[in-house]
Amino acid sequence: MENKLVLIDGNSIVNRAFYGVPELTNREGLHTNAIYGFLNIMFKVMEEEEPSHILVAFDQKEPTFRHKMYEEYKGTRKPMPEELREQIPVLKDVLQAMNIMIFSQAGIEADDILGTMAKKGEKEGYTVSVVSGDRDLLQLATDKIKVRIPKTKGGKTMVEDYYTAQVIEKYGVTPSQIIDLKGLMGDSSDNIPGVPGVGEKTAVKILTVFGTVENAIAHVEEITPNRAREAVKNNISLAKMSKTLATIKTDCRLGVSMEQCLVGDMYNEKAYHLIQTLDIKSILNRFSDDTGADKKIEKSFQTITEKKEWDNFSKNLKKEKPLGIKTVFRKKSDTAQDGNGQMTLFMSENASRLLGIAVAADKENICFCKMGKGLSEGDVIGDLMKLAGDSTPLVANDVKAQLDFFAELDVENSFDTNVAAYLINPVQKSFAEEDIADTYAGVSMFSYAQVFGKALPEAAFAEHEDDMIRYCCYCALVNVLSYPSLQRELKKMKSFDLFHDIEMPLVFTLYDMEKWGILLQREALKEYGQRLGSRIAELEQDIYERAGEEFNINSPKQLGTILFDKMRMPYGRKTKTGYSTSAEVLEKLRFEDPIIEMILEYRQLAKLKSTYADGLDSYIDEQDGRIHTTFNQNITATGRLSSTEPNLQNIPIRMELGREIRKVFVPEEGYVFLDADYSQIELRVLAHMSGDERLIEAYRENADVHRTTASLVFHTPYDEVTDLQRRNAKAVNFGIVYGISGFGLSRDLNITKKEAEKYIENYFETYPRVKAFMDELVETGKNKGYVTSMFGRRRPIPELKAKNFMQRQFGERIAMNSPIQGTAADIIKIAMIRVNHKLRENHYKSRLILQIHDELLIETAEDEIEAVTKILEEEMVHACELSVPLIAEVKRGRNWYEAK
DNA sequence: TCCTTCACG
DNA sequence: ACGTACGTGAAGGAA
Repeated sequence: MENKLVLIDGNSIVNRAFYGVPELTNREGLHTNAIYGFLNIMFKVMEEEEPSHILVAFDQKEPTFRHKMYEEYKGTRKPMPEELREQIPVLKDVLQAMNIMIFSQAGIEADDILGTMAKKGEKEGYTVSVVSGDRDLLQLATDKIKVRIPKTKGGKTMVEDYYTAQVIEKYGVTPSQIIDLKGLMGDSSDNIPGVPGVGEKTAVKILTVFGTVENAIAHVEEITPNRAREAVKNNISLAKMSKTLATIKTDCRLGVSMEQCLVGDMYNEKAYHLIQTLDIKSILNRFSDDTGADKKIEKSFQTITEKKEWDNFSKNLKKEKPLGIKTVFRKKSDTAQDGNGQMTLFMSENASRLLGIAVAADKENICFCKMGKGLSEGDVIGDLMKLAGDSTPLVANDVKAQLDFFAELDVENSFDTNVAAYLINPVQKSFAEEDIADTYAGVSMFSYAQVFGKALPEAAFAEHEDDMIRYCCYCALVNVLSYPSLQRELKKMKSFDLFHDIEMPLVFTLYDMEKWGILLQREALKEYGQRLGSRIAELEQDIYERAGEEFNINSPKQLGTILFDKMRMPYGRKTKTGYSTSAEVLEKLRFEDPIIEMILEYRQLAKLKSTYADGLDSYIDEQDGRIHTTFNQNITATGRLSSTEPNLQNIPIRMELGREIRKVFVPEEGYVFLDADYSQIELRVLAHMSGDERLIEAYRENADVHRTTASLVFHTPYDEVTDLQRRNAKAVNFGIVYGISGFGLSRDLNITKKEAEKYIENYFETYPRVKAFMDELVETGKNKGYVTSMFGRRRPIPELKAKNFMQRQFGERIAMNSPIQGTAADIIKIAMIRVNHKLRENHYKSRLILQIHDELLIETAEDEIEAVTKILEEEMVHACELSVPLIAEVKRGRNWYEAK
């Protein structure tokens, strides 16, 4: 058998993988994207090469000669992000378990190990492949040594191969001249400076004439373009150093033999179990023998365009089995960009239109129904709804997005894989089919962006119909296959009730809320914007006058230059990119110059105009004059909702001028707003969860808790508490909920850290069970790796295991805050569902339209005010029985300003 | 795309 | 000695 040696540049490939693969974590919160990417590349190479020998080289930690040179040149190197660092030992464990030789040696860089081994292999008659993301390695290429550079193009790994000829073809220089090339042009990704002003073109030209850097320097006067000659002349030592930096050694004495690199048993028990903990099924699948399954799956995809075909397909679907679905549709009067960046308007049909739907029962029965002359929405959806039932749901990713077509879906006949995956690990970024395929369905599928980029589904469908159909079939399959494992996992972690009783019903509540939207007085909004606009223009002129020049006030950089360099105001240091010009810094400069006041006002108004006045206007629906926000159920780590396009959860209220904008949010004719607010829900949750008698007592007596706290913490009779004391106590209460730190509190209250720490100490003496509760949370967080809310909502906290002190401390604050914030989020979700149900089942005209974390806004028919007020109070107060009363305050108004 | 700033709970 | 209060989203500038 031929001897074949594969050499892998461990650090470089792992880096590529980390930055090329989107965030991925296992259920314990360990990041796995770099491991995943690395293994994928390695497997691909191994399948192609079938090597007899393999070695993965890593750098040792100690800086080597070249690193030292570099550090002298440019200071310190960028530290490796923690998310990557934590993956490296795990990856090494996996490789070790697979009997793959890992090698590193003190004082020798990975590059040099690769270089030395490559030459050694070549000499001994091996066919050699060097795998690296680093083009420096191209210098090693010969006719026997192939340098392979993997490219993660949108998730698919392509490998570029270089022998001598390919290097010459691509770079115009021989492999041995690569070091001269880098010496002249440098390499920013590798932090090699090169000669300033010399790029690739010039460098190649010089090398074609002179061959090497040394020769070019020896004949420096003969270098032809004048600019290049001067550049080289002035940077001779830099060029030499750069070349040294780029040169890979091929003659190191290494403590590793060829025999040690022999490929052994990779697919063994030990490796299997290790990889199991990574929650990456597609890799795990390599260990069980069904490789090539994907091709088998794809054979079963069939496209259906006729009713008859559908009848044929659907008659085989069993009522006893769940079905995975995936829809592709065109949104109503949506806009999209065409290839030229022009906006094209898909003209208004009033409803969204279904273009197609994929249905999957299992790996053998998958179809895509293409809507058209032969097949109508009603045909397919009607049949599917007949098949959907309690233990045989329709399984979709993002059920809320299906409800325009599947109006009859409800809690009992649907399952949302997106929401389920979010509950299992809320810290993940995305929960689409492609994100859960590996872990929960055991299917590996390509990502949407990989094939269609940023194109809207309807555009992708029009242009790449076959690919889109394939994609949808995969999604439907992933949905139906992940259903049992998601359900099992939710039950195992005791979050199934939360899923079934709160999150799934909430899907339908949120859909209703989004559908209703909120009405805006467009004219009034416009006037408000104009009012801001003219004042902004005035301020602009005043600011330019004071500054003595015109500049972009919105640019923190330019503003910083004006204030701190030109006007010499005292040192506002901060931030990594320059001076901080935040309001907090500016406040302190208030008395330095009147310009500060102007800037602060300008900032405030500019924000109001761009984000709110102009920003909101662009979201008003032409058809109904209302804004339909999106409530996201899978974003926050704590269980709160978020609101986007636009965000209606951060409409101004704290400052009067901003607050004014709420006057343009109005109920429709014949309706009023009822706005209900939980009073201090998080502190009440804390009282309940901690079981602290004093805190509970305070709430039971309906006391002013901030005052009570002040009285106890500052040893002052309740009635003699000063305003300042109360304000401080309030800040402490807030701090406790956030996971208190002396520093944070001191900054908030403008007191010393010492004093702040004293406050906290007093607080914990006053409420000892709160202290015990917090300690407990951190402890369980450390032991279990996660904390939970009262309703079983889980938040993993890998930060608690971090080596970095600050990150660990952050983890502790998260451990203290998340159960409280999460429980409060659970409670208001329950209230929302119940309020919405009551309103619907009794056919009220009133409707729930907004949630702002501890507040619900209802557009209430005038003749229903009393009834709805009662429902709101009732459902909010009794959403959950705590050992302290929950209080909801309901207010009424003709606009949102009045109702608060 | 990342960073800063600032709007909310 | 470090450098932090918890949770979000949008706009604008810089790169």
